[in-house]
This record gives sequence, structure tokens and C-alpha cells, in this order.
Amino acid sequence: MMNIGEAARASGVSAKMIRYYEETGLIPPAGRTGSGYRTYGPKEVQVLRFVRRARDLGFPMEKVGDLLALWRDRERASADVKRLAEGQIEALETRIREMMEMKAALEHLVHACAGDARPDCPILDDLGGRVAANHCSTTKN
Amino acid sequence: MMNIGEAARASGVSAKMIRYYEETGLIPPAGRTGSGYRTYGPKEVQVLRFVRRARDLGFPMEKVGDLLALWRDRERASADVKRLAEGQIEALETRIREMMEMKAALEHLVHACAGDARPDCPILDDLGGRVAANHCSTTKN
DNA sequence: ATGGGGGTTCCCATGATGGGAAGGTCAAGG
DNA sequence: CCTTGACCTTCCCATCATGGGAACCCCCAT
Repeated sequence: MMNIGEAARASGVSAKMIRYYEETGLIPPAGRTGSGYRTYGPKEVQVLRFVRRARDLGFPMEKVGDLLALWRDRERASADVKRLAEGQIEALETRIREMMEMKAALEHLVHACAGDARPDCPILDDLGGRVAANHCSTTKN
Repeated sequence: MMNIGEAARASGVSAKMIRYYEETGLIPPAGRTGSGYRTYGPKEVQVLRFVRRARDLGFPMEKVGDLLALWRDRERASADVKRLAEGQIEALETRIREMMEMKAALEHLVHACAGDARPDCPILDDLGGRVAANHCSTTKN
């Protein structure tokens, strides 16, 4: 039996987060020593590592809860797990796409900017809503 | 002169956010009518649109503040603006990379999961820290 | 018994946004 | 003139996941 600090080190989840997960019901309340210290055994540490890995894969806490429930349910269908994972892949794809659009727009602007000591700057012109003078207009035709 | 609702519609920034930007000092305090309503002219709306576009490009509020300062400074060097934009591109790249790694890991797991009615699931096995039996182990040799 | 390194709870902050309550204001129409 | 509905004001709370820190208690080794 380990205390919360040891469990944190063993699982890679900070003590702060362990308490938070418990408070929000993601994980069941840990046992307590007579003086109120939380205690963790190997099984609890495994749960924490599970949570850690799922979070590392970008699952929001709520989905981690769903995954934990499936993990505990020996009657589960692997299809349910797969669905969750595919949903997460889609969520990631959406965010990746959004960020790549931002990046592309920025690269376009950066490309048009001289980046020297002069004040003229198509980046600011664009942000300010100006038409960017003569530099590849948005309505290309 | 428009009130905050009209300015919100004209700029694409919600009234709530306009007040927040003012409160945090990102934009200067708006003028007020005798009865306390905030008033906005075309110039103020342009500032709001500037903020909106910069946020759409993923700049955090702090950097938006920097951009606004450069925008207002007619002595600026475009190199300074470009540096900010390039920094933002890097920030985006980092986050994109992280998410693509998550996505790749998930795809790997999803690929290995039958996704049927049976409970056996390499996804859960992996999250639980098991070695995934005989299915392309992590230490491939 | 004392000191240092834990543990415990509770509150606050982040970043950017939305929701909502309580109360004042404005404009249009009866 | 008064009502009504849409709008404004401020203030508080919630999100999501995480960290910081205060105040206090506990355990072990010296």
C-alpha cells in the first residue's frame, strides 16, 4: 500500500490530479489510513495509469470515464471501445484541420511580409481589414 | 455611434467578449452615453475586427495585444510583426504535431481492434498497460 | 522532542468563452 | 402618458484540466 505521492510517481498522475479525479468521480474514492491518508495498491495504480494513457491520447475526462467503464465491464463489446476511439480520432482530425487552416493563412501572410525595418506590413493590413493593396487579392479573378 | 450590440454584430465579436477585452485592457475603454451605455464608432469596430481576425488565426490574447500595439505604432518594423506571426506558426505546428501523434497512436490501436461483439480489445489492453498479447508488440525485436 | 518531508482541505488562477439574474434604459405603439 | 419588449449595465458562476499556495496535521528518523 502506497500513499498518494508514491502512487503519483508510480502512475505519472500528479497527486493534485489524483485527488481531482476522485472528487469528480472519475475514479472511486481511495481507501484511507486511520489518520486520513489515502492509500493505493497496485490495482489503483493501474487505474491511474489507464487514465493517464487515455488522457495522453487526448480523450477528454468524460470519455476517459466511458473507457474506464468499458474496461471494468467484462461483458463489453470491443465495438463500443472502437467507436469511442474513432470518435476521438475524428475530434483530433477536426482540431488538426482547424489549426492547419490557421497555419496556412498565417504562412500566406508571412510570405507576403518583407520582415524588414520598414513599417509596411501586409499582415497588419490584413488584420486591420484593408484590401492589401496589390498583393494577390482575395478575389483572384 | 453604435451601442455594444450593434458593434458586436458589425465586428463578429460577442458583446460579452467586447466587455471582457475592455476589462482586461486588451482594448481601451469605450465611450459612454449619459446613461452608461458603451458607444462605438467605425474606428472601434475596426479594432474589434482586428482582434477577431487575430483570434481566428489562433493568436492568444496576449499576442493579440502585441499585434495591436504594433498596428498602432506607425514606426514599427514589419520584421517585428513577422516574428510574431512566425512564432504563432511554430506554436500551431507544435500543437498539430502533438495531436497527430495522438491520432497515429489511436489509429494503430483502432486498427488492431476487431470492433465486434466480443470483449477482447487491444485498445483497452493497451490503456490498461498490458503487453497486448501477440499483436505487434512495442519492442518489435 | 524536533525537524523535515509528507499528507489533508480549501481557495484561487489560468484562457476564452458563455449563461443567467437583477436592475436600468430606450423606442415604438396604444 | 404608459406599457412592452428589446437592449444595456454589473456581478456571479461554469466550463476543462491543471497548478500554486496557505493552514494545518502526521509520520519517521535522529
